Amino acid sequence: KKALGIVLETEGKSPLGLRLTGIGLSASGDNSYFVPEKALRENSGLKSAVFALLTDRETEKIVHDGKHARIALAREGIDFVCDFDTMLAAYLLDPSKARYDLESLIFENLGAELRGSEDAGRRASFLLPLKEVLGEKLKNQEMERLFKDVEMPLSTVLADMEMAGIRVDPDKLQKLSAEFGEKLERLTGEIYELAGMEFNINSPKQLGEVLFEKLSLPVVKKKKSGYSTDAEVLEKLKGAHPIVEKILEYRFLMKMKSTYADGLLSLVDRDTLKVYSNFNQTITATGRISSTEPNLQNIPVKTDIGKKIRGVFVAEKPDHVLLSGDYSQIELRVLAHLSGDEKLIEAFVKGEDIHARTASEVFGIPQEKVTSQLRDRAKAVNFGIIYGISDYGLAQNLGITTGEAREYIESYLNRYPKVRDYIRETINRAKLNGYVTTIFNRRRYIPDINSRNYNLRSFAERVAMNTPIQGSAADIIKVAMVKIYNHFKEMGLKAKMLIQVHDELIFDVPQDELEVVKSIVKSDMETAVPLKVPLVVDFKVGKSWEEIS
DNA sequence: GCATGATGC
DNA sequence: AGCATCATGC
Repeated sequence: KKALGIVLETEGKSPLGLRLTGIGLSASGDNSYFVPEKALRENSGLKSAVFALLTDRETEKIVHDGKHARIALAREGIDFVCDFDTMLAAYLLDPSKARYDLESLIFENLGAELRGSEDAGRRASFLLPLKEVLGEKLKNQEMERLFKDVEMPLSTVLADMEMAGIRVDPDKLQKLSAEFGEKLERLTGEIYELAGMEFNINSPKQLGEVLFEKLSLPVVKKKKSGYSTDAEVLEKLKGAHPIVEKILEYRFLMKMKSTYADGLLSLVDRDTLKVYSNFNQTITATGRISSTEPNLQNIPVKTDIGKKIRGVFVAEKPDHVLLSGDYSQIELRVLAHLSGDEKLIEAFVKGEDIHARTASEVFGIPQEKVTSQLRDRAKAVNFGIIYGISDYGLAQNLGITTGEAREYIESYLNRYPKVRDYIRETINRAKLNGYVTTIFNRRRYIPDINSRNYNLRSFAERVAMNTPIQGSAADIIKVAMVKIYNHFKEMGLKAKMLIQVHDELIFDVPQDELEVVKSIVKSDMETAVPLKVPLVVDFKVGKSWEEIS
């Protein structure tokens, strides 16, 4: 198979404004070429020859950032799928790097320094040797399957999600913005009145001076640069002065208005009435996907007012609906699988309420006698285990002493002994190898794991515990996404994957496809990766994201 | 550019 | 307490 390095020159914003301005090409044992967009436009023979090459199945296409290339070429009517993405390869080899630009990879792996002025043809000429180096490393580190079967095909899925976009109702957003604005104006006046002065409520510095100097409220927590005024502090001060509740409400509404109502409005495309998020595949150290402009992975859900924001995200057409499928307790199930703990596995096999079961174990009472307060505490312990438990963190979270927290943790680890073994082995492996791995052999280096600095080392140990769990959950949903995408394509369905929120997938589905789509999504998500416990997926259907939350 | 504080899983 | 992004102030 003949290999071809491809570097696209583009301008504009992805995906709607993205425009191809030129193509750099380089084949093995051949010169490299740069084809300006003008030449493609004016020479139809050249254009069809180049475009034929880009879709030739007998050519191994090597690209840096294939998702971007797929989006840029989609505008030209080309269904572009590359065979080797050097950006994704570099990410798997070290997911903690800040950047994965081609120039740095060429310098680090080939020792060549590119000048800024060099054209796309010259850059393309480095892709083949770079692919050889990165491909060899992936093979040596047993990440070939993760690369070829998961990350490479996933970039195509993410490209299509980005191009699909999500329909929003701008009028509804505008009304929410106005509603939040009016409430904020009212609150601002009330806060000035209660403070006895006007100040910038958005400035933590000025707010700290008002609360802790002018009003003499007790200082609960300090920051490097002064008083802390975060929600945790304000919650504790609630009874001390009526201004505190007003400030909490102000902060909440300000967040809703600036980030969600106004922030989202500024990103709505006026022609399509959609937002086009960027789903980034090379940002997180654990293997999760991230989302920006807008971030669709932190849209509010906990409060009623927050949920109204979700109400502006709607199905694309009148005869379409939104479908969500979310994994139930995926991270705890991954922990059950990785640790092999019989009691944890049994709880999931029997379909028990996992937090109630944990409460029953940790506090030594029958499950029927678990109060909601004890269940909440057990839930915090479960989260703590996933985050890499520390007595300090659990104590902080539950408002108990570190001694009590230590007792909870000990009790948990005594009841789930293989979890204790698993944690110990994982940290030991990290100390020995310098990295930890996921179910699919995704790797994360943990340089501080042998540090003599207690804080650095402890943090590294928590990272070592959390990464295999969070990262394996990321592996699983990524596999499911690729499977679902392929099944939709094979069956010629119009349904489209729109959003991924770590343990949840959201689809736009024509009404008449709903049942078949639901059954595909269910089986692909639940059987994505066989674990020692069942994977359970819950579904919701509605006209807006609010209705399926 | 960094710190703070909000949101999500 | 693990992983993120965004708005704001300074």
